[in-house]
Amino acid sequence: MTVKVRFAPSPTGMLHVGNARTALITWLFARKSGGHFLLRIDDTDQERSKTEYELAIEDSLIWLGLNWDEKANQKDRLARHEERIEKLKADGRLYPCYETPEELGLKRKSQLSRGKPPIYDRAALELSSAQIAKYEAQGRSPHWRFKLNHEPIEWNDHIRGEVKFNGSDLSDPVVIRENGQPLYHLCSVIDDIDFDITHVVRGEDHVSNTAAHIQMFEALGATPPEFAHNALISDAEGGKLSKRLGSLSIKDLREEEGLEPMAVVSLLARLGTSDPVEAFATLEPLIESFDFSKFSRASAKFDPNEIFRLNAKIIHDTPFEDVNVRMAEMGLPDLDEEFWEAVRPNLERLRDIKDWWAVAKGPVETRIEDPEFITQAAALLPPAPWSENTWSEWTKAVKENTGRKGKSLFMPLRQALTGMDHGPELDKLLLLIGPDKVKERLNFKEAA
RNA sequence: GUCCCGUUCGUCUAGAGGCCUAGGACACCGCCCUUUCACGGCGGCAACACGGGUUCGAAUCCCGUACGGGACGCCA
Repeated sequence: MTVKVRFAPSPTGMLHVGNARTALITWLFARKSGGHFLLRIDDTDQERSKTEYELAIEDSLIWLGLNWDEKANQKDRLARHEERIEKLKADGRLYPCYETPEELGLKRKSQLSRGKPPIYDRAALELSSAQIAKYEAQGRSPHWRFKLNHEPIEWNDHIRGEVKFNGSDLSDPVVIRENGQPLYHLCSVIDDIDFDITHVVRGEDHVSNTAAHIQMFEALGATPPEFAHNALISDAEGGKLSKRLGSLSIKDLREEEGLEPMAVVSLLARLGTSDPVEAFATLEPLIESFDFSKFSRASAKFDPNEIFRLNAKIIHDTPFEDVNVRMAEMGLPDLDEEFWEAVRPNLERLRDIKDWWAVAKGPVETRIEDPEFITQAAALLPPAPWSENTWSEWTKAVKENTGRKGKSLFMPLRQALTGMDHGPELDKLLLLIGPDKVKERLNFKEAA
């Protein structure tokens, strides 16, 4: 049996880290098992779904390196959904209800205050034909619920193990709105059947939905697929992620933070697993090591700082040819391999290279705390042309003439040359700055 | 409120009754290397939520408590 999975985002917002993690897990499973990955846009909610979000989600997935073998939009499948709905109505698994949203809200409130679970009381099943006729005469259209069998529902979850529910613990889900629009639960199940989905991978927030869905699969004459529900991730305080890190969309990590996709992927793929979180340059090793059994059932804390750490590691291992084009895009077309090699170890984010470019090429606010020493040092600068040995020749001469060594020798020179007290190795940086700028920064006046 | 799930070093976790004076990774600290940073090498700190029980023996099994998460939409 060929594995076929789907990632089914609703285009009502940007892809954020939680969704992206589910997408990644689904994708890794597909690739590991040689399966098929379907991107299914769950856009049945016509009011909230927007094409711009759909495009943004696709953009984010592509950026992360998660390609899909097939794409489908639920809104294009309305006719098919209606067709299956007719069958369920004919079978008596769907029943019409006439409560207004307000009435339902009141019912829930009352149940809650009596210490009872807010499960639909199935009052609509008791409606006489006279009452129904009366509602219809008032111009009310029904919404429809799926009638759950009150029996045990069990499945063996790839992450959670044996999961058991009782149909009576669940509310009959509304599957068709008053306006006739079919809702998520049924559409999702119908599509999973029609697209031959073998494994449904999704977040833990769908666990109780799955119980209802299993009965829908059966009601539609299909064998339910297998399920894997990944634990949600929480923020550093263990709180709800969406609230505190709601702004943490993949788009922001890319555009606002300037992070590398593999830094994000490296964290999301391993967080909450028994494999160590490491910086990976490609998805291959993550595919290779993927296994549902490595995922914990407990929710893991997501710390954005981890991504920055991974990002730095990834940058430090990135060869020039992989960033060459991006340098031009960043407005640094003249930046060459020599510069990249010298500065790379000091970068946390790629965009930081702009700062070092400015240090090497631009005007710099130098820091000279001991002008006398700097003047002495400047006078000892070796004549051009300079080589990679110039730095050590120069500092050796300065050391002999001034008696300074160690930090008191090097730090003032670094500060005078770069205005910073940390940075790339000075033997390389000296050459990148070049004799003219070096002299200028050291306030060196050529003897007439 | 009801149902479901979870709780092992700061973090992610290993652990399915004796192999655990609880292992690894990351972070942190120290030393070495490097005349900065980073990398690398070596070493160190550091945890079984709490209370009962079962057992010769419990991180592991049972019960309870606490805390956390999820679900309970004419959203997905």
